[in-house]
Amino acid sequence: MHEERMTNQEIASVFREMAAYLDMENVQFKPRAYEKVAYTLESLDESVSETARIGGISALIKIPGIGRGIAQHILDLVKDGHFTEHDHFKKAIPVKVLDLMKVSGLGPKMIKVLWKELQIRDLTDLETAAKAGRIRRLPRFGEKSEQKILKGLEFVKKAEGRRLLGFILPEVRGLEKVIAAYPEALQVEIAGSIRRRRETIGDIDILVSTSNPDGVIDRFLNLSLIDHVYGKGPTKINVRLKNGLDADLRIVPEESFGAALCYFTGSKQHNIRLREIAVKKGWKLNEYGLYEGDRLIAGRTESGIYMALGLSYVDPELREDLGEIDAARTRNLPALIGYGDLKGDLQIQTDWTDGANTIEEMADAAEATGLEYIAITDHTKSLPMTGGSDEKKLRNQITAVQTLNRKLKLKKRKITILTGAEVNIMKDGSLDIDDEVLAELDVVGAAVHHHFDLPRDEQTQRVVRAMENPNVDILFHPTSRAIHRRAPIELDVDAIIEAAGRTGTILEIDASPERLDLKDEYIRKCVEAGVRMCIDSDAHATTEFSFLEFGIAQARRGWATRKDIINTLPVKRFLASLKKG
DNA sequence: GCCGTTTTCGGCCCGACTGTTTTCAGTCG
Repeated sequence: MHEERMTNQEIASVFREMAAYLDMENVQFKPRAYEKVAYTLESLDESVSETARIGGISALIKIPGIGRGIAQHILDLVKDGHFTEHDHFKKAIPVKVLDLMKVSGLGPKMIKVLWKELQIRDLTDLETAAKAGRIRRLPRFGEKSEQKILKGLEFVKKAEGRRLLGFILPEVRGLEKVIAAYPEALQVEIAGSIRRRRETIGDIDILVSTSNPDGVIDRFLNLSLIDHVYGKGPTKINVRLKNGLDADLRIVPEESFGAALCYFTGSKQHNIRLREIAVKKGWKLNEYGLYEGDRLIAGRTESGIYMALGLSYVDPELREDLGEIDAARTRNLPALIGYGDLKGDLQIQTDWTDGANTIEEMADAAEATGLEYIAITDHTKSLPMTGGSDEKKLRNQITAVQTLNRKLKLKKRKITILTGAEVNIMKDGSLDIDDEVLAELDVVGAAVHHHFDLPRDEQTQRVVRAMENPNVDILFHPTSRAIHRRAPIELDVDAIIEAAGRTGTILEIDASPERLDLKDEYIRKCVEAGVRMCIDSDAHATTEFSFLEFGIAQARRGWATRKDIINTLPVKRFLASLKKG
């Protein structure tokens, strides 16, 4: 057995490289099969190495896009770290093709020419050749291609990768407002992965309908936040913004807005499925509409297109080709939890520990965002850097909350403050606060904040033990991941979900933009298992209740309905449904 | 290489834009 378990990303990279090699060799169709598998693996959270190790070929071919051929490659990768066909290509084409493809405008075919003619094998070779003016002399290359490559190299060097949705969305909404204010703009929508509310986004897709494309284009190109224009035509502009993000502006006539929105929202795999359905009916679907020959069947609205294809409308958050097409065909799509459906927020820190605001300030802010109740869940004593509470401090806080609740009631305010804590799960699964005090709190959340690197079995047993404590209502940010910063702890999530169902423990969807924990895939497993979840802001300041939106988005991506999320209940019914209620 | 209530063989989504060309291949989404 190969010692280092390969991650899904690593395996996906190997298959992306296979696709590129095959493209370089002009092989038909196979590259698309490898690309599709790579895409699937990149957004799959279960470890495909584990799946291979435990279930073998029969388990692997259950994953869409994986057949016997690729399943065998995965088995070889997991066992030996490589497989024959890939080794063959690596030897025959000793080029860092994935690196070179990061340069905008370079694909397998052009890379092949660069390698054959100029022996370019990596980004350094490419830069040297471009600066020496050697690329412009190649067939079908020219001075402009060379300049484009140099510009592309510059961007590769300062590429920052995908950004967190929660940090970029406010800025994007600002841009949307600016464009919507153009007198020529009829409809404006941000599409792409932002509209699907993926946790990270790679670029900004903006769709505009207008009867005056030139007017919109002129105004857009004059925006001061544009750094560089990659390309522009009468209906499409690609730019790099000064904040380092790429943006695509697409312009369509009003009667095509729905078709264009659908096309531009993606995901790519979802769109391909829609087009296949159209083809089977003898029709054609593109960004201008759904056509039978030249006759337009639908195009003005997205719902019109889905309806014509015999499907229910699919919410953007579900458009990942993860079963939503079949569910739409058989009218089995869930009625997703709505963005205004939360009545409570069950994880909030205050200035009693590492929060920025007082309990009362947090209560005011929560009420202003439309919430009816909040739980104050400051950290506990084994996190001394946060000033975590001990038993005595917690009892003082209970008294303070009771006093504040009385005061708010006299003022006829609607908000209710619940007492609580975010207690630490110790290495052995015990908690750092006495059960006697925990029993006095309304809402107890337990969380892993240290010993992140325990082996999977030990980590799982540790967390399950905490969940078995009758005072623990919620498991906060269950996998303790921090996107781009810290990997999730090794956890048997199926075992955690089973334990949640057995013990009545609620699993949290922490809405903080860099946590989003549980993530969509696990949320969907909870929904299928009938395990209840809650969505919390994890706010450390009054401004952070806005995070709730991203938790709801993640829940929607996990197919959750209102009944799956316990803090959509009014406060009394919420309390009654807790373990001790 | 994958996939299948029209198929286990024969298909495989669709169009805009660029750069280099005189009609299109390559790239991108």
